[in-house]
Parts: sequence; structure tokens; C-alpha cells
Amino acid sequence: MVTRIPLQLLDCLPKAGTEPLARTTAETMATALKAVADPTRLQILAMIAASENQESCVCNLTEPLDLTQPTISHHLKKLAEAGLISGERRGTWVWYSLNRERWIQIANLFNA
Amino acid sequence: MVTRIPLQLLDCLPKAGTEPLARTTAETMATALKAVADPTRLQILAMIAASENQESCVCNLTEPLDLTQPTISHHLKKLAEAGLISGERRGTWVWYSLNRERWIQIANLFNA
DNA sequence: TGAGATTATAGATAAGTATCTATACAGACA
DNA sequence: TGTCTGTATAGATACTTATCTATAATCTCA
Repeated sequence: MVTRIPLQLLDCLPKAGTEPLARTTAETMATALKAVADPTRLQILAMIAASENQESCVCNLTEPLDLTQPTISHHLKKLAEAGLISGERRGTWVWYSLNRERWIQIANLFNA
Repeated sequence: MVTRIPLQLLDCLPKAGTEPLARTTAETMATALKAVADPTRLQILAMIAASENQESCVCNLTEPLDLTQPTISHHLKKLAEAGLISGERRGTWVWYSLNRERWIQIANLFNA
């Protein structure tokens, strides 16, 4: 099972006159950003988004990305931990879909 | 001297029906995101932004962050390579300031 | 020019992580 | 139940990187 990283940091980025960014807050933010700061994971996100119904099983990702199945699973786990995707088992396959609210949440880190 | 990472990727993030995200594009994006996916660098950005005139010399960053001067210089170099800050020598000190256009550019990666 | 102060670089080290192979787990179905 | 397929986990390895100490480079000023 995957544990999500909590995030309540919408008001903490570079702005004049604010108080210093607390270390723990900075670390939480960095953890979220690290999840998307990887080329393979960006490709996975893009592939899921471009798929029909905006979901994809692991098997559809492995071949185009030219990586082994365990490596893809590793990246999917990272993305799930960051709350960016969710997996749902339907029969033999596990279907991953985007959590767009979470994507927007991370995007907002830049707008504060 | 610092070399900037080129970036022309405003139209490449998760959206249904788009074509696959090219590896080279994904790598360029990931490089930009990695620059901000670090707690110390987020704190540095916040400190510069909160400083008077929104600039800071290295000496003002070292003590509050409880890191050695070379470590701070290392992170400043990473941020400069990503185009997020610029350093200007004025006398003995080097003053770093934010490149807000670049910050917005990276933020836009999430809005495409 | 020489001394002192600030910043950058070089080199070493430890921690993190992306990848692989091997294997376990879970569901479908005969 | 047993076998096959799809996915997850364990463990190993190589690469990256954040940090340190030591030192070089740059500027000021006496």
C-alpha cells in the first residue's frame, strides 16, 4: 500500500518580506518536486494523460519507455507516493490514472 | 562562468491526445525541475526573495542555513545553471538576485 | 606590493536512487 | 488445484549528488 505525502504549503514560496522558509516545509516541498523531477516519470505522466480514459496499465508503459517492468513499477510507486497517480486493480491488470488535483496543488507551489 | 540550460518546453505536459513526450524534452524539463527539488535551494530562493532589494550575498546565506560556504556556493551554482538566479560581483561581495521570468517559465511547465 | 576578506573550485566521502535480475504475489482460467 | 500472466518486492550495482576540508582566485585597502 502506498502512503501519500501530506502537503499544506501553498503559501511558502519566494515573495519579498516573508519570513524564512522553514526547513521542514522546504523538505516537504522538495519531496513533492523530486517526484516530477525525473525524465522517465514525466514521460509516464504524459503517457497516462495521453491514453484513452487517461489511464494506463503497467504493460502499456514498459515497451515504449524501453525499461524493464520492475523499473516502471518503481517509478509508478514514486508517483503514487507523491499522490500524482492512483492504481486500481481490475482483474489481471493494474490501471494507473492521474490525480489532477494533486498536479495542480504542486503547480501552485510556484504561484504563491 | 555559468552556462544556462535552454528551455523551450512550454507545451509538453500531460494533456489528453497529445503525442508522446520525447526523451530529450523530458530530460531538459527534469533538469530544470531538479534545480528546485532541493530543500536547501528552496530556502536559498526564499531568502533571496525576502531580502532587501531581493538580492543577497553568499555571506548572508551561510550562517542561517547552517552549512559551509562551499556548500552554499555549490547550490548557488546549480540555481544559476538553471537560470533561476544571477550573480553580480560588487567589490568584495557577489550579490545574487532572482530571475523571476525564469521562475515563471518553470512554473508554466505545470500549466501546459 | 602584501595582508585580509569573500567567493569559487578541487577532491574525497557518504547518502540517495535509477536500474537490473531474481523471485514473490495476485488474479484468471482450465 | 495447478498453470499462466501481470505486477510488486528484494537485493545488488552503478551513478548522481550534497556535504565537507583544503586551497585557489579575486577584490580591497593600507
